[in-house]
Amino acid sequence: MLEEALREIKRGSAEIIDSDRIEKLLKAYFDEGKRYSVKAGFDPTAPDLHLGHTVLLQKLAIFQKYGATIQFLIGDFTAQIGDPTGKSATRKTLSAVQIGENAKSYREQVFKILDPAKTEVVFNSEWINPLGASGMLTLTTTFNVARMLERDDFDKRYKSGTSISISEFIYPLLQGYDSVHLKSDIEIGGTDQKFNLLMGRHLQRAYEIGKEQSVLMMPILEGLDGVQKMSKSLNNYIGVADEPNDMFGKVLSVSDELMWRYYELLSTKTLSEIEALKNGVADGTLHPKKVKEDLALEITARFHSFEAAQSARDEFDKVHSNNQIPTEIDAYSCNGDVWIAKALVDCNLTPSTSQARRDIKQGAVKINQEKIDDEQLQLATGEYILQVGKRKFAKLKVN
RNA sequence: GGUGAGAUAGUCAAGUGGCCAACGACGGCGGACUGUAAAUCCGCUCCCUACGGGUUCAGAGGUUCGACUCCUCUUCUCACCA
Repeated sequence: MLEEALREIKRGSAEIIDSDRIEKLLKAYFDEGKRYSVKAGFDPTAPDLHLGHTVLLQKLAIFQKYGATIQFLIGDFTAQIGDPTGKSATRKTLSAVQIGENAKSYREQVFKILDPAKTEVVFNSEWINPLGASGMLTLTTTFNVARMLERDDFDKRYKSGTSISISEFIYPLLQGYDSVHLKSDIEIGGTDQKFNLLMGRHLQRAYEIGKEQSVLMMPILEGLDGVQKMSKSLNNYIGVADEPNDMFGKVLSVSDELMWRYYELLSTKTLSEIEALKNGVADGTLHPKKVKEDLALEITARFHSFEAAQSARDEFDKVHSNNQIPTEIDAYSCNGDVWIAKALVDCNLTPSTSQARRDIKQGAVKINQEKIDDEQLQLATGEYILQVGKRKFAKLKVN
């Protein structure tokens, strides 16, 4: 039982620091029913969760299964600084109202995966604000610039001549201080968070709270392009709130290589089951598309329902395999004869008439399934199905 | 605080008075081939009912028939020195 729990917890992880302690915590749970805490921090600027976030959430859910109380930390204070991890982006400061709304939307989405009874939602402004200037000063004396610059992000930016704000040095310190305040036993995060996660250990030692958290890092999930990490700003994400049809379609659009990555990090299938699928594809007994379809079904069903996932698959076959029109398309209407380029813009199929002309010239535009090549075409009264490329459809009624 | 360098389209990056709506690369979009996969090949990539017109090269002025290119100021960034 303990063995199995450990295996499940370690599955897919990229790196674990002080895994002996995790083992001890688990043992104490199994032997004496003693609970422990696992911390994970989230940024309230991005309440729209995508599958990248769920890698962590699913890991947290497994911890909950084995005696952990989750400290679900919403970094409302630290959001004012902006995590320097990865690219630097100017953050807009959020009002208390916005943060409240975002936190609410977090709850709705997160509890599709986590058990609310074993989760504490906390905000770090609660303890960071009372720190005051002197508390902050004490915090900064625990670390030095040279070590700060060892951090890969900072090092690269420093060497390449990109600016680093002093406040960004504060960010890891505050994240670490969260672990001091919460007395976390374990913290989990992405591998890109390594520096910040280790800061928790450093500060727990400096503040002598009598323990140092273990750290479990999960790999970063690649986005649909298979190269960059999944993120909303890169628009290569699958959102947990995406419609079933979108979700299914997006999973199916990933490359075969990336599919295995998604299986590893997102599927609840066991490692040996996944291995069997790989062998099947390798020796030709399984079609890779079928395997991908199963994954898409599993993921879609997780956030919607099994029925919704199945109808998404049927819809997909209908549109893409049989080249039919989707069941539901956005409908628009307008008056009088309309110039085709204008119509495409009005139906949000194209961002400008210039783009519309180009698309027509390139044979990307279809009206009622018929390819057109006349840029000057006027649409007379009637109903039309407009299509640009393979995926964009709209229904237009000309009065 | 001083000195020097720099800011070009989604990103990187050419252009140092007219040939510039601005080379190239990446990304993105479209087409062919497919399994809406990958790879490959081809085309497109500021806006406008368009063989023409309009707005762009950090911002504001100026010099010039003409400026992304020269000058002044402003904002921001980096390097070295303090």
